[in-house]
Amino acid sequence: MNKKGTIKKTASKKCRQIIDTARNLFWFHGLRRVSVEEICQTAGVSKMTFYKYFKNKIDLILFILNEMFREGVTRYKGIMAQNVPFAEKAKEVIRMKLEGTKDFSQEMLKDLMQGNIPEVAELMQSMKEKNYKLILDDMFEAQKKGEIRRDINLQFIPYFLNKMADMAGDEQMISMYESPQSLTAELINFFFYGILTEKGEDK
Amino acid sequence: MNKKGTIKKTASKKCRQIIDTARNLFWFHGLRRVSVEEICQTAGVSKMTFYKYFKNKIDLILFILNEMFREGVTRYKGIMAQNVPFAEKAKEVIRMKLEGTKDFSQEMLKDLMQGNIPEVAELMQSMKEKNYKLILDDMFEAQKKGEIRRDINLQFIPYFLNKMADMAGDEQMISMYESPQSLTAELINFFFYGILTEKGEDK
DNA sequence: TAATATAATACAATAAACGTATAGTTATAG
DNA sequence: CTATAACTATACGTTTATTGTATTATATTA
Repeated sequence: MNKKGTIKKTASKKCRQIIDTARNLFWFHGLRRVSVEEICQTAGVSKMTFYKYFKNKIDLILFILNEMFREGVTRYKGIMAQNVPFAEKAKEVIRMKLEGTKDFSQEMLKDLMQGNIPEVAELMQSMKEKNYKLILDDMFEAQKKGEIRRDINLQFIPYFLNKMADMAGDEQMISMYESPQSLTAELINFFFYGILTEKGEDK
Repeated sequence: MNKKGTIKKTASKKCRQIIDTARNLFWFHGLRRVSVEEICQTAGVSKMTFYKYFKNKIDLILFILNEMFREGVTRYKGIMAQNVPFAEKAKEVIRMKLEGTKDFSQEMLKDLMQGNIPEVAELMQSMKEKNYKLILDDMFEAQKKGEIRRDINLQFIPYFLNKMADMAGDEQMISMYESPQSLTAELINFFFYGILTEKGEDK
């Protein structure tokens, strides 16, 4: 342990195993249905090792979520740093957001959203806000450069991105399309061109 | 309750709700991860009502499995009673078997097979045997009529059908094909024609 | 109305999961 | 080699979840 009472969690092999195993189990079964013991057994790790690295299950969950969030931000920045037209970058970002949600099982989403675990709900909230600001800044730049309509309220964009992610995960919505990919495409096109044909480029 | 200490379980609406809800939950999360309380809550039914109709969770599971088995037999007999060429009926039966397995979640299969719950393991065993005999009889008839090679050991057929069902659920196998359907088709063709081109009809 | 089905709640009994203590076993760096 | 850290195994007390029942009350229905 260091001065702050935490441990460098990525240092050990076993710790990585715990994290990866848990990520998998949570992914498929959500948070509630997976116990610490199950994680340990599946990871082939003693319970003591678990509690060496994590205070408890929630601590582990928060760590995993933070990690995923960091990955997301990295990917986002990677895309935005590319030297390609704004519209292309934006498309990639949207695709990332939409398909990122699809990754989780329905169960995971439930456990994540329904404020059943306050710590998790808080973290999710703060992640959303940070994400929101990150995107807002980039949109501000893009608008200055004339890449986005002047008359649109910028705050609408990160807000709508989140809504889109919800839609991409909504069973009812998915069932209206022949594949999740075609729904993704629909949402992207809608985001850029609205519903009017004149503005559209493809088709 | 009747003389034997059981109840006609299909009589009541609520009971149906319990059964259907449980079937859904088990389907997605397997047996272990689903509790009686969760079933009741999801079904909108009081716990007392549950215990009126079922001794416990296992009792419910067994009932559901029996029901599914009965459905399977009915479907099987329905197919075999059709007045079409043997090969066609056989294809349909195989398709039914293969796609029936795919219905379950991986979790459900695990709980079903791994003899974690002895009663369930027993039931599964006895179902397999009954199924086995059922098919064997039909194959015997078919062989008498000259619809199946004389020199094949009939016992091999129901045995191999079960193996095929396993294969159709095997992740490794599935990943080798572009879709589960194409794997199904492959297995069916293999079953009828082996690997030699001369015997094959299509392609 | 009498009988039946169901709900709501509280409750004791049981089981599962949690988190810690202890002791012993690899690994590994000095 | 040895001291230290990483880890395992297991047992254990505690807490929480689940089970199954008892009781009382309320709709439904024959």
